[in-house]
Amino acid sequence: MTISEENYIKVIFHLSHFSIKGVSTNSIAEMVVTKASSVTDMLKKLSDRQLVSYQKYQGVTLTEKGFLCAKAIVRKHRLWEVFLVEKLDFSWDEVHEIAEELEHIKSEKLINKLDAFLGFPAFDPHGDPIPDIKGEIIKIDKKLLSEAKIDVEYVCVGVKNSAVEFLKYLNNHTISLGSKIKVISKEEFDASLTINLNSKIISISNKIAENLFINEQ
Amino acid sequence: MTISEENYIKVIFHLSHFSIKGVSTNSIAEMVVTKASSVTDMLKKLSDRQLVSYQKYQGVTLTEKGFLCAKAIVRKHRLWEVFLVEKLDFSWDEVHEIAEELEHIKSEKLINKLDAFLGFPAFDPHGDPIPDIKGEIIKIDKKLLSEAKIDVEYVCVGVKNSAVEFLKYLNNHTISLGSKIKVISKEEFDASLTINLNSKIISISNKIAENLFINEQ
DNA sequence: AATTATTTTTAGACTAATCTAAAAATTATT
DNA sequence: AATAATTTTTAGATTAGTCTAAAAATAATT
Repeated sequence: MTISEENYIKVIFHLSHFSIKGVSTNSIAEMVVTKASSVTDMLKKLSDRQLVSYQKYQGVTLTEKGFLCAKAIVRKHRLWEVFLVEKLDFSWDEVHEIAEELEHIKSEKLINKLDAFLGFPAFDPHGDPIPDIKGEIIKIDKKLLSEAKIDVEYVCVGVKNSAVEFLKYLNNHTISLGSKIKVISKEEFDASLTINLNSKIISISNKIAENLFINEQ
Repeated sequence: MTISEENYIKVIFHLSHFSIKGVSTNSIAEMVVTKASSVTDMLKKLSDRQLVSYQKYQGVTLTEKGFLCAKAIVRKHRLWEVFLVEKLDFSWDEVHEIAEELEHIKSEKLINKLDAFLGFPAFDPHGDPIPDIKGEIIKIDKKLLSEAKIDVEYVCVGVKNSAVEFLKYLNNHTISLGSKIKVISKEEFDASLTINLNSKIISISNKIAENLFINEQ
C-alpha cells in the first residue's frame, strides 16, 4: 500500500465514527486536503483493492479488510506517539505531526517490538485507545465534560480534539490526562463552567468542556 | 526533498568514497535499482536544486549543500539502526532495511532527541561512524583483516559490506564488533586465514577477510 | 413537484518518477 | 587514428496522484 492509500483509509476510518451511512466524498477531501475529484479517483482504486465498498454518489464504508488495515495504521500512529512522549520527552501537542510520518513505516516486527518496548500501552498521550496486535480496541466508558453532573468527582481521560492550539491551552491551564475535575457551577448564558481542577478553582468555556473526555471516580 | 531525491543524494555520497572523479550514471543506476536514463533525469533535477554539480557525460559530485544533506540522511539512518539494535533488540542483520525507511522521517527535533536518548553514539551497529548534529564524522584508523600482520592482536571495528548474508555468516561464527582477532597463518594458494578469534582457532576465506575492518590493540 | 443549490463524478490535463529505444558522446581496442 | 564497445543522454511513453472545468446526480427549497 502507498502512503496516499493509507492516508485515505485512515481518514475514512476516523470519519466513519461520525456517520451511520457511508462517508462522503467531500468530508474525505477536507480531511486529506485535496479536491473531491481526487477522492473519487482514489475511492475507485481502493474499491478495486477491496479495501472499501463504494457506490457512486453514496459514499464509502470500509470492508473488513480495510477496517483491519485502518486499525493497523492507527495502532502504529498511537504507539509512535507514546514513544515520542514517554521516551523522547516530547510534549503531547508536538507528536501528532511526526507520528503522521512514522505510521507509514512498513515493518510489522518493528511495531510489535516497539509495543513491547513501551510495555504494551493501552492508550496514547491523548487518551485514545491503541489497537492491539489483532486489531482489538478497548472501549472505555467516557463522556464529555460539558455533560458532567455538578459536584461529582471526575478524571480527565482524553481529548476529543487533538489540535495543537487546544493542547497548548490545556498545558497552560495544567489540564492533563489524570487531572481531577469537579464541576462547581455552570453559567446559563454561555454554558461556561467553574470547575475544581486538582484543588484549584478555574473557569473554562463551553468549547473547552465539549472537547474534554472525563470518567467517574 | 522527496524520498527519491534523498535516496539519490545518499547513493552519490556513498559512491563518491570509491572514486576521485565524478560518480558515474551507471553506478548510481545500479545502487538505486533503476535505469541510467532515469538517473540522468534525476541528476538534472538535483543540479537545478544545487545539490550536485553535474557535467553531461562526466558524472556528478555533491555540492557543499548536497554533502550536508547526505550526511544528515546518513546520520538519521545510523541513529535509527542504533535504536533498533540497542532498544528494540533487533540483530544487526535486520536493521538496514527498516532504517532505509526511517531515514526519511523529516523532523530535525526528532533525530536530535533520539540522539540524546541513545547517549550520542559515535558508531552504528556495523561500526560505521555517525555524523554529529553539525555533520562532523569521526575518522578512525582502520584496515582490512586481509591486510593484517601475522601474530598481532587486533579488534574488529566494522564491516565493509553490510549484506544480510555476510552479517549472518559473522553471527554464525561469533564474530562481532569488539571481537579480538590474531592472524596465525595465511595460505599462499587462496589467501585464506587461520585466526585466533576470542581464543578460538578458526579458518576464514579471503573474501571474509576483505570485508572486515580491524584496528590494533 | 418543480426549481435551485449542493455534491459527486467524468473528462482531460499536469507533474514526478519511471521506462524503452534510439542517438550521441566517451572510452577501449585494434 | 580509425573502428568497435560501452556509457550516457535524449525523445517519447507510462503510471500514480493530483488538478480544473463541465456534466450528472442528489438534496434542499420554494
